[in-house]
Amino acid sequence: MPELPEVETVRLGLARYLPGQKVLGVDFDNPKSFPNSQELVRQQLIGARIESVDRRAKVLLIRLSTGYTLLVHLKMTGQLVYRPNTGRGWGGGHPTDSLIGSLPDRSTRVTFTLERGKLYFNDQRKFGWAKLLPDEKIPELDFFQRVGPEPLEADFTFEEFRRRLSRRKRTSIKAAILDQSVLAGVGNIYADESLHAARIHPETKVADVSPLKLRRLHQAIIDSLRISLEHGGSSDRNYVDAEGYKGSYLKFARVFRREGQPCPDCGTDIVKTRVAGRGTHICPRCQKPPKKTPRNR
DNA sequence: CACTTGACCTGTCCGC
DNA sequence: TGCGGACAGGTCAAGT
Repeated sequence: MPELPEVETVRLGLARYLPGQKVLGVDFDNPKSFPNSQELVRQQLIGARIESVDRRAKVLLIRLSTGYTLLVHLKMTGQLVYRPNTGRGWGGGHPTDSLIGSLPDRSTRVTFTLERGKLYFNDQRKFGWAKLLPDEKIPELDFFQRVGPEPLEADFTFEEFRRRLSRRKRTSIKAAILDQSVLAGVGNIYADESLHAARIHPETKVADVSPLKLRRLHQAIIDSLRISLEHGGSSDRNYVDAEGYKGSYLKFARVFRREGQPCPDCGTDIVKTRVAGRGTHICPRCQKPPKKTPRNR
């Protein structure tokens, strides 16, 4: 669930609280969630000061003073929630009752003890991970080598979008925009939202999307991500921000999780189907299925 | 190489 | 009520 707007919302929250704090300790049990040796943790994490919290695609990068970075991928059900230490202090103004209960809870995989609070990495399904890497190794990771442009940055131009799509001509347009090497940060929610806004059926082959609609899609991706970010992202079931609060984008969603409800553009009931192996929401009137172009004779 | 499918996990919901 | 199965969806490995 955490896609670009959700991960960026978490980043913004963490960036308010973490920089400047020293890591005093870390508790973890599941090696899948935190695949780092005790020795590495002792040498590069404990005692390190947090310098900044960055993001690339859906990966959070917590930069440390040791020259290492803690990379975190929330995958589907991950949460990074910060709780300041109780008691008075100038850090006041922080909500005391966020929307998740006391921490740690059943899904807590890692607990980081900082100088002024604790950072909890929760992950019900254990798909996510948090791992330490030397700064210089990060650009060498396969994922960072392949990943496409940030859609809310200036380098996500229409030309670049089209150029990267050109490697995926015969797959569906939905599969193509979910591909992180085409652009970074789109997941199932914003794929459905932007395809509806651009009035493109998700099963349309990339090569069959008209230039006009491709241009509309490029803009629709940018717009849907930006609007969601303004609402703190989408909370379906698990997602919460760094303070434990849900995002409200789904209240404004066009089609996602709205099967049986009227299309905002034409009033036709939204239908849920399956495309590229994922639940897919479309307006059957605004998003006409592709004509079966018989390519052989 | 392009492309698709299954695996990774756990909790929830639906039908019987 | 209990139980099996489908489903949730990001990414990568393994398959065609």
